[in-house]
Amino acid sequence: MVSEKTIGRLSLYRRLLTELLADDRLNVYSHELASLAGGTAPQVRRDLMAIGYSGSPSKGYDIADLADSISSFLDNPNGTRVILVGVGNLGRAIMSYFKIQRPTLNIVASFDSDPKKIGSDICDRPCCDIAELETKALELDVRMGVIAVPADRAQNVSDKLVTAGITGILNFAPTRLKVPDHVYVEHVDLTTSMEKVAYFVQSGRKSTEPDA
Amino acid sequence: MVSEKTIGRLSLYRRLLTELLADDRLNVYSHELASLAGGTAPQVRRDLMAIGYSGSPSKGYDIADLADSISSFLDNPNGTRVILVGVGNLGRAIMSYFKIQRPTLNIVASFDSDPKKIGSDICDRPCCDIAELETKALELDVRMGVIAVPADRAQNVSDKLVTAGITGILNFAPTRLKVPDHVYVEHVDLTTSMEKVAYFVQSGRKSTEPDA
DNA sequence: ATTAAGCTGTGAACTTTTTCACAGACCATC
DNA sequence: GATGGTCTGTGAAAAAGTTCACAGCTTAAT
Ligand SMILES: NC(=O)c1ccc[n+]([C@@H]2O[C@H](COP(=O)([O-])OP(=O)(O)OC[C@H]3O[C@@H](n4cnc5c(N)ncnc54)[C@H](O)[C@@H]3O)[C@@H](O)[C@H]2O)c1
Ligand SMILES: NC(=O)c1ccc[n+]([C@@H]2O[C@H](COP(=O)([O-])OP(=O)(O)OC[C@H]3O[C@@H](n4cnc5c(N)ncnc54)[C@H](O)[C@@H]3O)[C@@H](O)[C@H]2O)c1
Repeated sequence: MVSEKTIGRLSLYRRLLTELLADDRLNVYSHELASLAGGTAPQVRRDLMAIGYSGSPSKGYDIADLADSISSFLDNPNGTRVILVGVGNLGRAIMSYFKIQRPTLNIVASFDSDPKKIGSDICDRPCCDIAELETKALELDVRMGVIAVPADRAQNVSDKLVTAGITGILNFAPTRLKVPDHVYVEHVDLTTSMEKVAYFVQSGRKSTEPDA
Repeated sequence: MVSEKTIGRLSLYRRLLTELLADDRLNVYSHELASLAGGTAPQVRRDLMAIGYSGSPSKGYDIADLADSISSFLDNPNGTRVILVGVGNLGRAIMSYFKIQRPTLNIVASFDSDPKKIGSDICDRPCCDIAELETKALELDVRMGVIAVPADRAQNVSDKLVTAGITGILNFAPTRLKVPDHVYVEHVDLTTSMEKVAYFVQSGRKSTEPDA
C-alpha cells in the first residue's frame, strides 16, 4: 500500500513534471527531480516504484508519460467535485485560486451562514445557505469538502458534511475534527506552521527534515 | 534534540491547553490531551518528556504550568517579529488572521510590488515597496518572513529575504525554495493537500496517520 | 493499615521511512 | 565489439518515530 507521504510527494512530482514539460524537456533523472522537489534521488525512485513506474537507465524518466502515470494513480477519472464551507477571507482566497485550476479538481459550490453572502456568486460559483448543505451536496454528487469556518463551528459543519456523504475533508479550522472511520481528514494548521518557523528562528536550528 | 514533529505537536498542545484553561479546567491527563490532539497517550507523554516536563500520577498535568513550560520552550521571550511579502488574496487573509493573535507572533509589515497597495495600510500595518525590503527588514529587526507571492516570483523574494538576514521562511508558493543551510523553510502546499484528500476520496482509503 | 485503581515516566519492542550500495541495463566512444 | 561512465531498481541496513508494557507513585476507599 502506498504511504500517505508518498501520495503527497507524487502530487508534488506531477507539478514539477508539468513545469518541465512547459520548458520542452522530455526526460528527467531521479536526481534532477529530487533536487527540484527538495528530496533525494533514492526517495524519488522508491516513490515511483510504489506506483510501479519504470524509467530507463539511459534516459531517466519520460516526463509526459510519468506525469500521466501519476495522474492515473492519483486522480479520479471523472474528476473530483468539491464544496467549500465558510466564505471568509481564507475561503475566498481558496475559491479564487482553485477556480483557475485543472478541471480534475473542481469546487462546484460554496456555503455560508451569512445572509449577505448567500445567493450571490463567489468566484463564479453559487454560495448557498449552510442549512441546505445536506440536500445540495447529495444533489451535486460531491464527496469532498473544505472547511474554512471559525473554529467553534467546524465540528458542527464537519458532522453535516459527513451526513451528506462526504468522505474526505480538508480542514483549515484549528480544531481536530472527530469523524467516523471511513472519512479521511487533512488538517492544515497555519498557526502551528507559523509557530514552528518561529521556533526554528528563535532556537537557531537549521532545517533537517526532507519535507514539511 | 527535540524532533520537528514534536515541535509541531507542542504547538498544538499549547493551543488545546489554552482552550481547557478557558473552560476553568486545572489539570489534564495524557489520554485526555491525546484525544483532543488526535494522538495517543504515550505519544503525549513522550513529547512532554522531550522538553523535560513532569506531571503527577494522581492529577496528571497542571494545565497553566504546562502551557507556560511549552511557551518558554517554543517562544522567543522577546516575541517574534514577522514580515509578509505578497498581499494578495492569501496574504491578506493571513494578515487579518494574525493581526488579532497573541503578541508573541507579530506581523509588523507587509511588502508588495503593486503600486496600488504600496503606501497603504493592510490590517493596520504598513505595506511597503518590495524594493525597500532589505533596508526595511534590517531596520525593523525581523528574522522571519512569509512568502505569498506568485510562484515565479518566490525564489527571487526568498533570496531578498535571506540577504536581509531572515532565517525562517513560511512559504505558500508552490515552489521548493533554495536557501542557504542556516535558513529554515516550511512549505505549506495547499494544492498537494487538496490532491491528497482527493486521492483518499477516490481510492476509498481511510485515514491511518496520527497527524497530517 | 491495606488494598485497589489509575496515573506517569521510560526502557524496550516494534513499525515506518529513509538511505545506502550495488547488480544489471544502456549508450557513447574508441 | 570491447570499455567506461552513468543511470535505474531494489535488497538490506540504518534511522526515525511510535507504541507497548510495566515499575513506581499517589490517592481513595475499605
Ligand atoms: N485566515 C487565515 O489566515 C487563517 C489562519 C489560520 C487559521 N484560519 C482558520 O480558518 C478558518 C477561516 O478563517 P477566516 O480568516 O476565513 O475567517 P472569517 O471569519 O473571515 O470567515 C469565516 C466565514 O465562515 C462563515 N461562517 C460562520 N459560521 C458558519 C457556519 N456555521 N456555516 C457556514 N459558514 C459559517 C462566516 O460567515 C464567514 O464568512 C477559521 O477557523 C480560522 O481559524 C485562518
Ligand atoms: N490563494 C490560495 O488559496 C492559494 C492556494 C495555493 C497556493 N497559493 C499560492 O500562494 C501565493 C499567493 O496566492 P494568492 O492567491 O494570494 O495570489 P494573488 O495573485 O492574489 O497575490 C499575489 C500578490 O503578490 C504580489 N506580488 C507579485 N509579485 C511580487 C513581487 N515580486 N514582490 C512582492 N509582491 C509581489 C501581487 O501584487 C499580489 O498582491 C501564490 O504563489 C499561490 O500559488 C495560493
